[in-house]
Amino acid sequence: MIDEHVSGSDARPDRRRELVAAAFRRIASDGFEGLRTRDVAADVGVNIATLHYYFPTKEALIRGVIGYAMQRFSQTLPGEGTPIVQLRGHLYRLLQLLKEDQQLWTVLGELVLRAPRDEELGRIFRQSDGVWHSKLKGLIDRCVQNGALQPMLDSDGLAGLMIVAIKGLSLPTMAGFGPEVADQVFEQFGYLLGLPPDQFLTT
Amino acid sequence: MIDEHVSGSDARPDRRRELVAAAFRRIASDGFEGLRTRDVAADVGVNIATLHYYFPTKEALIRGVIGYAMQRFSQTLPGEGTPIVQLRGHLYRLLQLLKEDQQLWTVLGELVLRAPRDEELGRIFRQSDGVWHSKLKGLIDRCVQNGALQPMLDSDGLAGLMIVAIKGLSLPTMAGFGPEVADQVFEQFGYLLGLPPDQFLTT
Amino acid sequence: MIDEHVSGSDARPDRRRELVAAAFRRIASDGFEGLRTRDVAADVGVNIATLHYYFPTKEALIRGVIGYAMQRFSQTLPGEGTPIVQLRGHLYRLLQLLKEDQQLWTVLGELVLRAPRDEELGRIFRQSDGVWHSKLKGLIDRCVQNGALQPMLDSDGLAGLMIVAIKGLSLPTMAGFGPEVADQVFEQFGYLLGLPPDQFLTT
Amino acid sequence: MIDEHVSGSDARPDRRRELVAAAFRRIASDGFEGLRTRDVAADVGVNIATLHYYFPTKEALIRGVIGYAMQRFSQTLPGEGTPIVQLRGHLYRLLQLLKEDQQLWTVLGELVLRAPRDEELGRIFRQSDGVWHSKLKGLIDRCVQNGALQPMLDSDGLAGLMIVAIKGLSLPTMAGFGPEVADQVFEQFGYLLGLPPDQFLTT
DNA sequence: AATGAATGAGAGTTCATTCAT
DNA sequence: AATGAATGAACTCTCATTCAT
Repeated sequence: MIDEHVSGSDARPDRRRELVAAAFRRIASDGFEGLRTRDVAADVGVNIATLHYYFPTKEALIRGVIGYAMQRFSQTLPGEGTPIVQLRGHLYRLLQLLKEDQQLWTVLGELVLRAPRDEELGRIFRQSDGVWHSKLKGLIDRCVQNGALQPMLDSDGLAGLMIVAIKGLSLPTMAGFGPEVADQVFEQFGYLLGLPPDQFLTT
Repeated sequence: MIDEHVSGSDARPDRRRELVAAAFRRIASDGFEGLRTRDVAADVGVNIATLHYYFPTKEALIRGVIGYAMQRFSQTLPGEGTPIVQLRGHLYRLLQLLKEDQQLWTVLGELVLRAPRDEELGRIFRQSDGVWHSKLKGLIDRCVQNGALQPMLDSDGLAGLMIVAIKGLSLPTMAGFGPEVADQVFEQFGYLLGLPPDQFLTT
Repeated sequence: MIDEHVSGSDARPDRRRELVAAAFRRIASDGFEGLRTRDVAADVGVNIATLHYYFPTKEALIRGVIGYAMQRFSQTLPGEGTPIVQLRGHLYRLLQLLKEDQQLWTVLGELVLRAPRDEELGRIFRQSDGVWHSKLKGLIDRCVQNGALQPMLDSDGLAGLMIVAIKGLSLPTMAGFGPEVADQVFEQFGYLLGLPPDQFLTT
Repeated sequence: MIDEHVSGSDARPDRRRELVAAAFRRIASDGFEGLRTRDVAADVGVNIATLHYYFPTKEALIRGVIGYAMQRFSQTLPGEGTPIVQLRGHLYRLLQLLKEDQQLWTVLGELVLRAPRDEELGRIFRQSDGVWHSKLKGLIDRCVQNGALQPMLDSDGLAGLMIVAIKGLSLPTMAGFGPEVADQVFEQFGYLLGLPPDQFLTT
């Protein structure tokens, strides 16, 4: 029987995690421009000094948020199964995330804009985008060899377009663009891949 | 007695422009997060109080930058000519701007992320995206009626994808994504529109 | 007739000087340990931000105090006249300063203790002590050649002793040691130099 | 199961001593200005809360350091033997301490400067200086009565000068003043006492 | 005897803004 | 039209201290 903390309500599962989550939410709503350590601490209900107990500097807290956001994004990357199953699963998970977790995309947007001024962040994005692109291209190639997709596809250009379009979708305030734009765009991906809508992105 | 004021109106009507341009550059390099009125004033070579003479608040200065950026973007919108010429011209100008003026796209990115927190800016983007989308869709439709483009195109979805992809392209630090990614993506637009590369985006 | 500032009460001769003087007083009474920029600003009657307008950092303010203290000390160094007149004048001025301006000596004490941790300050003291020592020794030597002082004096050791004793005198809280200790010590200098009290340190 | 507690009383009776010694070292190197309880605890390798277990406040810890420093200084005070032997022994021990334990003198310097703001410390110094002065004067007087020293000495002034000079010697950063200055100054003491160098300060 | 976690009170510093000139 | 000087409010970060365990 595992008993981490005896008293139910006093349990503080992880202050670090709470603080990162609060900072994440603040960045999503106010941007880096409006990120204040005091607000983050207040959101968690602790003193500002407690925040500094866990994260010596604001920068360290931001690193925590970066790790959190990138890790959540990484979970959409292709997993197991045949190439076409992986590809569809990946796109499906992305579409879900895009529609359900606006916050994550907002934070990723903030991070992308920050990257040029943040050497380490730049490295992270370069690596992550590189992995994403080559996985996508590799999947398309294998699907073509497979016969699961039509030949004649420019897998390189297609992967680039898809990534770029998804990044664009993540940006807020498209002309009253609600979630339906995401559906439309993913439908276009289907056309480009030569997959009829009824075979595409249906669980 | 020295007369500093050469002409009545002081012959410096473009202080405002200079200040906006300097703020624009600062936002491009440091983001809103790093925008300091003192830096802007220093870049132009005037006192901070002088900046406030022209722009009573920092917000007012930012309004100036917004106007400047949106106007530059608007210049890429379709102009004169037959539908297919307008479409190709629009895309060509966008591609040029994308490759030549990274600063503008960075600032637009910052503005987009700011929009959810800035009612007015949100309105501006919603309107501007709406205009963009309907012009693009209208052009495609007319090209199809024209016979300049293949029928069977989902002009609505296509316009959406193009806008979204261009927005995505504007974000910095794609995995070592240099200007060639933009070319690749626009090439994919050609495929989607059914235009062979040699007819597309050649001046 | 010189008229620096027309309006009498509004005249602020020099905010920098006022701030340095206030910091000097605070160091004299509370030590570096108790130096607070807010207190300094309050003493002058200005906002804390005003202090930073003149001195970008606390360190810069401290530099100002160092310059002020060293300059006041330097004014006691030997000036004009025959060697014996210079020597007596120098010692006389030191004795006066020692008895009249306890603050200066306290601050000098704080500075001396700070020197090992402050490269620049260390340099300043090494130079200043070097100048002091060689001037003193030079004067004694010339007095001896002059016949104004007895031969057989170890001018080097004597100069060292005098400097060291004066530094010691500058430290606070000698056993109820009031100003009379300073008189006693300077009297001993007289004996060492072979000068009868009635010829020594009388204006 | 490992049993950390070897003996009942935990065999660590000198935690206090360790903490005081660490605080002493910190004051010697960084001054009171730079004394941080956390650093002291870390130097000893214990938690900050453990420090507060032994010393409820920072002030209490400082009291410990004061006691430690004053006690070490007291050990140089005159002990047993004929007056002239006591005098020479005292001065000899002082000279040794001056040359060997720079840390002690630095800490004493810090304490002296603190005395005006610390009632208790002021009392301690006043008493200690008083004892020192009267012992020194008493010894000189008895030596004179003894015939061990020349008559005609102003024992009061002489004792004052010696104390003051030793205090001055304890201050750091005399112009490249190394240990040799201490020798020079003590040699001057010999002249003042009428003791030829070969009889003075030789073990 | 010892600790990890938490905190209140402040420290130095920054910044948009104001105002007399 | 332009500025030097000044400020209030806020920010990140620090530190001695406390307390439950």
